[in-house]
This record gives sequence, C-alpha cells and structure tokens, in this order.
Amino acid sequence: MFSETGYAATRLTDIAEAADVKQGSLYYYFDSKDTLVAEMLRVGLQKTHEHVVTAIDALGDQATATARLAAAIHAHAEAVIEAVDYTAANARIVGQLPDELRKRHIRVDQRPYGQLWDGLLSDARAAGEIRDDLDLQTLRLLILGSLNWTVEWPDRAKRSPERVANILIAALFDGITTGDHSVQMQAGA
Amino acid sequence: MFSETGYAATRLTDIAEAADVKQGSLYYYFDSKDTLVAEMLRVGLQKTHEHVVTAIDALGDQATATARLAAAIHAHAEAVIEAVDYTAANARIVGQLPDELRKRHIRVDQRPYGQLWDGLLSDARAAGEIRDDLDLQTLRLLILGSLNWTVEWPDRAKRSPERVANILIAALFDGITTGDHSVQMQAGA
DNA sequence: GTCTATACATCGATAGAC
DNA sequence: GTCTATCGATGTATAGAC
Repeated sequence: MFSETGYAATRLTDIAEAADVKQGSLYYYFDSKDTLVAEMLRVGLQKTHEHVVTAIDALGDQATATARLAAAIHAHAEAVIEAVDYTAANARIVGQLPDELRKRHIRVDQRPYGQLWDGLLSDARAAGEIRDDLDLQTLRLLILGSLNWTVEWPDRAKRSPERVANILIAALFDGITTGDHSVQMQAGA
Repeated sequence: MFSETGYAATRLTDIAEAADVKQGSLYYYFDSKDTLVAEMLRVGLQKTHEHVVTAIDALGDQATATARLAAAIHAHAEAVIEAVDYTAANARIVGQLPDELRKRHIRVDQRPYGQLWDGLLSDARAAGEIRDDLDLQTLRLLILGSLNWTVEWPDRAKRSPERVANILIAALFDGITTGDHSVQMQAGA
C-alpha cells in the first residue's frame, strides 16, 4: 500500500481495513504511524537482503565473482520489480519519509545491505575480474539506483526482472559500444 | 523545497514564506497546491531538457553519436545533482504525486525528454556505434534511473556530477570487466 | 485485543477588507 | 495584489467500554 499510495497519502484507516481490523486497533501493535512504517522498511530490506544472498549462494563455491555479482543484480531486480512487495515500497517511499526516520533507516537498515554489495564488487576486483579505475561505492549506487528507479517507470515501459537484469548486465559487463568508441569518451569532461 | 521536504510535507505556508508573501496570497497565482506543483514540474523538466540540449549542441556537428550521448549523461548528472534545483525536485517527488497529476506529468512533460534520449541512442545505433542487441528504451530508463536515484544517496556517498557521469560513462561504454568475463555472464538466466 | 467515539492538530482553501 | 481571519476536511492519536 505504501508502494502504491506513498508514505503520507496512505492512511492508517486503509491499512487497518486491509488487515481486517479498525483503525484504532493498530495502536495496540504500534505506537505511531512512523514506527509502523519503520518496521515495514526494516522487514522489507531484510527480505530483499535474504533474497539476494540466497541467489548468490545457489551458485555454489565455484562461481566467479562476476557471476555472483550478476546473480545479485538479477535477484535485486526481482525483488524490486515483483517478488518482494516490501522492496518496491522501500524504493518508493524512502524519499518521502520524515527526516529522522529516513536517516535512521539508511544508517541502521541499509548499511548492511550496501556492505553486501560492496563486498561483491571488491571481491570481483580482488579477483582481477573488474577494472580498478572505478570508484566501487559509486558504481554500486549507480547499479542499485538504476534498478530501484524501475518503480517509477511508466507502465508501457515495464519489463520482466530477467529482461531488465540481462540488459543491465550486458551493458555493464560488455559495454554498450561496438568497437572502441570508448576511448574518445574518456576525454570528455 | 519540494526536493527536500517531499510533496505532501511541503506546506503552502513554507512556500509563501520563502517567497516573502503570506499563504493566502499564493491563491492569486495558483488555483491549488496541485497546479503550483504541476507548474514547477513542467518548468523543471523544461530547464533540464534545455540544459541537456545545450550541452549536446556545444559539441558541434562533428561529434560522434556516442560523444553526444556522453555529453547528455554529463548534463543530466549536473542537472539532477546540482545545477537545476527543479530537476532534483522532479526526481524526488514524481513518486509522491497524486495519481492523476503524476500520469499527466509523465504523459505531457516527460515524453518529449524521453524522446530526446531515445533519439540519442538510436542515432548511436544507426551509426553502428552501439550494439544492436539491447532494448534501447530499457537502456535509457536504466541510465536515467541511475542518475535520478542520486538524490537518494546518503550524504557521505555524494560525488560531483563530473565524477558520477564519468564513472557511469566508463562503465557503460567500456564495460566494467577486465577481460572477457562477459561471456559467461550472458549465460545466466 | 478489538471496538466506538472523539479529541486535537494540521493544512488547503475561501472570504472579504484594504 | 496582498493581507487577516476563518472555514472545513482530513487523519493521527487517545480514552475508555467491552
């Protein structure tokens, strides 16, 4: 509901109705709307985290670091596009949260997930599989951002998680250029 | 203000205060909060559009399609990260808008900007500069999404637009891998 | 643990003087 | 064109019965 309606516009009455209780009853479980939202965000990110870890582990010990990275991209795409409702909600409403709530969420909940990704990237670099002239933290944020933003895509542009992930992986790993148009790019700015 | 506080939490009182008038006076210029927001979104996207077009035109006629694409990425990064306040607001609040407002904005305002980008990409493909096995619309949304999401980056991860754009361009154009780890990736999913 | 009822605050919008 | 004053709606939060 938060994913569809947004943080502020989602009323406790609606949430209660969906849970088949009355609005007042929610206060037996939560102190406020904010603690309810915070709990949802926490659970959501945890589920996403688990989903991604499961996908990576499924590859087994022999997988290369880049293969593991690709699996993570697939899994995150699944989470944000369809598999985990909470993840879409996370992506949609982080920008709408009251300041303290957002900061706490980023600091407490998002940090470990970011570290998982940073680990994937630095493993790949350590294995010599990705170049060492790119800022990995920025790269991670760009990758996750491109996937998270799918929640804003117009309906007609929607694609399956597999499709989106494959395109992103192909572009990232192989590059989008045909020959070596790449060099002249580096010169810019 | 919308960029920082969000759509719902930004009060007309605050806006009026920043404009050095009283809240009631705003209604001399706008019929409602929504028309005010709609106008801001329209102007914002227009400014971004112009900023990007200017950057592309500055390259002159001899520039390759990929060079033009790179310039567009730089310019959009500038717009969303620092240059155009409106752009950050756009990125931040599209997900928070009431349904009809958002739909109209995407349909009326965002469409032309999306077409500019699709043009850049299809020109590059026509020139044989980028591969022809990637869905260009999806690629465009992934690129813009990765940049738009920078508004959600934690403060400590913030980078200059040049830095962010260069990393994205390097990754996209050259690929992030060192050798041909790429091939085995394509096999996944 | 869930309900009904209601207090309380907030904020968009309107009215009307100047 | 800008102000002050206020209405009216909405929605979170609380009180208290069952």
